[in-house]
Amino acid sequence: MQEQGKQNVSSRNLADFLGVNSWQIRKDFSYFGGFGTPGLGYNVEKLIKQIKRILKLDINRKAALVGMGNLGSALLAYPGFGIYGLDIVAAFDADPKKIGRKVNNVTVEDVSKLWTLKRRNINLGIIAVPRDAAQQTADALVKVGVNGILNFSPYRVAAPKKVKIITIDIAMDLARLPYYMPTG
Amino acid sequence: MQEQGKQNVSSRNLADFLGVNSWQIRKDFSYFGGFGTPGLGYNVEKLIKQIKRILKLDINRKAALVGMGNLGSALLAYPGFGIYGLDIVAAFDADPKKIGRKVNNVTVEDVSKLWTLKRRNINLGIIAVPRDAAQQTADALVKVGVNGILNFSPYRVAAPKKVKIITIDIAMDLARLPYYMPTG
DNA sequence: CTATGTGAATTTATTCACAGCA
DNA sequence: TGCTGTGAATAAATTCACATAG
Repeated sequence: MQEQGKQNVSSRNLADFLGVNSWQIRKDFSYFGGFGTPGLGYNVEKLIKQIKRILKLDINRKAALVGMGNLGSALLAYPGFGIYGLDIVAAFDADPKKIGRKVNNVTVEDVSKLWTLKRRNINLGIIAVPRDAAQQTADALVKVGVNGILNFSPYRVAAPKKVKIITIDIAMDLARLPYYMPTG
Repeated sequence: MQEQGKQNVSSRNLADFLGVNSWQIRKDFSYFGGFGTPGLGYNVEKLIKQIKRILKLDINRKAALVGMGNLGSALLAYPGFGIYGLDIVAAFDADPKKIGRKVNNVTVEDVSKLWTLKRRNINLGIIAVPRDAAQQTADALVKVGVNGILNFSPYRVAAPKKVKIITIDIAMDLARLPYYMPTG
């Protein structure tokens, strides 16, 4: 809506867009303090700021990607991390053939250089390595002090409780579809 | 647990593994009929069958992938769709250089051949094309009769209500992490 | 007249506690 | 003794209805 130059948006607008009721929108927002204007709705720019604050996306974060296979390459080229305050600023791989390649202004480094993350102030890690290398990659990321790991490997990696892990199992996402489909 | 040869599993076991309480497990299962044995727990094989039935993953489904860029290639090579009864049996791209390539026993076809899906009984579509081509790909998939679309492009594609769409925004997944991280 | 914000009512989900089966 | 399944109790989320602000 901001891209479309809209100044204000009502709870009804948002509700229709998301497929929920308008009072759900208003009630949810109200838990974080009223940031709307009766008769007008919500100021789009202000609303975006508030939601970013609530979701803690108002400070920029640097992320390191490990694994430059197809998935890793796709992630590095993926547009749209920026609007969430996220920036993939480093990429690593174990394959010498891939090291030195430059994608999206990021040069692929040898995975043995992972220790440099600490001094580079990078505290988000993305795992895009094969299943067998997932746990050791997680261990290495934890060792250099990341606080959060996004795991794309189909393996449930373990880490200390202080490190938040989110695992994306692409197969499981696809598996959600049959539930809504006719039996045919 | 099946891989580990375990015969039975208790609600407590499952709860610990998932980080929830044992009574949540039991209550949830109970809504679909009791399939445990007091004193023993749940038979692993039977439990898997029941969950597959509940989630409608007990019939095999064929999926077609559109877009053989990095993400598409990663998806086609991704292991583990099988356990959910899903099989990517066709892949399409618009780039002549990619057509004819064979990955994971699937030969990449020209996207103009998408119309063949109907007679091939494929009713799941996966969109892994650039943002600008997402909607037209969705339209084409709907036209050939798919009932479900998994959309990996960072664009909210529209389709008739009878077609279920699940959009995976990888940036949004990564954006979930900062919430759990210290402000530092 | 339009649209927010919120108490109150309602519905839904979670937690507890324990009877009963293997 | 170990563990399920489930009514009852508790807690939480959703929905309603409307006073109130622009």
